[in-house]
Amino acid sequence: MPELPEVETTCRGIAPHIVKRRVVAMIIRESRLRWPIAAEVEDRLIGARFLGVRRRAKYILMDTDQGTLMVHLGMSGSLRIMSADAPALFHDHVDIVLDDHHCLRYHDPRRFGSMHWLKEMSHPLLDSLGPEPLAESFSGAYLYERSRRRRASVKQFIMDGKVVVGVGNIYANEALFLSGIHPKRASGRVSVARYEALVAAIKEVLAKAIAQGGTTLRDFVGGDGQPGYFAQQLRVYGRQGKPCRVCQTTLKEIRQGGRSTVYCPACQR
DNA sequence: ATGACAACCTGTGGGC
DNA sequence: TGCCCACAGGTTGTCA
Repeated sequence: MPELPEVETTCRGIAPHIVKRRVVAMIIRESRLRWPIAAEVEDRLIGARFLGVRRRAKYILMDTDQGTLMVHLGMSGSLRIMSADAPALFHDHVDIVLDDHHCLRYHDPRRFGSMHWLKEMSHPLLDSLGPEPLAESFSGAYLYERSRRRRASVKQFIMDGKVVVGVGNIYANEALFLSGIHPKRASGRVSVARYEALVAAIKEVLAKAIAQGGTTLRDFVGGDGQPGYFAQQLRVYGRQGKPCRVCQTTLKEIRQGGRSTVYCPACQR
C-alpha cells in the first residue's frame, strides 16, 4: 500500500514513540519476507537505543546507538505502535519490544517488505537510488537531461527508482494528470518546460498527500493506526470510466509495465 | 545501458 | 452462492 507519503507518515507516526526507547526483545513470528530476516538484525537490535527515524526513498531508517535498522513496507506492510501485550493477529510477523511495555509491530500479508541491519550508511539497496523527489536537486532540468534518447514512456521513466525515488503508481498517475502530460509519451520527447511542470506536480502531490497522512485505499494505517485522507483528492487513480474533474471527458485506463494507468485523453497530451 | 517481463506472496473483487 | 482469474500501493533479477 505504501508509497512515499505513506512511508513518511509512518516515520512521523512512530518516531515520537521509539526515540530514546531501548529494545528489550524482538519477536520474529515469520522471518520469510522478501529476503529472510538475518540473525544479525535481532542480535544487534536487542539492547540498542533508538536515536531517530529517517526515510530514504521508501526505506524507513531507524538509527540506534548500535547501527541502523532499515525497513521496507513492500506492497502491503505497515508498522504500528501497540501495547506489548496486544495479541498478535494473522500476518503480524515481527514485534520490536520496547522498554516501556509497548512494541513496534510489523504487519505484512504479502511479505514483499524487508528488514536489514546497516552498519555503515551504505547498503547495496540504497547505492543506486535516484534523488529524493522533494529535494531541491530534483528539477525539470534534471529529468530532461536524464531522459534524452530514452524511449521508455514518461510514466515508466518517473517510476524508475534510479531516476527519482518515491514516485509510485498512484502519484505517477496523479502528477501526469496535473501536468497535462500523456502517460505514454516517450520520455525522450518531453520538453524541459513540460518536465518543469511535471516536477512541480510531483512535489505538490507528494507534499499534499503527506499533509493528509497519506492515501488509504484499502487498509493503510500510519504509525498510530490512523488512515490517510488523501484518497478523496485523487484526480485520476482508480477513477477509470468516470468523468474528468476538469473537462468531464471519460477517464481511460491502460496498462503500462503491468501497472494500471488512468488518464484523461483530452487533458493529457 | 535500456527495456521488457517474470518473480516474490496473499487477499479481494468482478465476472460467469 | 461459489469458483476462478486478474489484479493490488514495490522492487529486484534475468534475459534480450
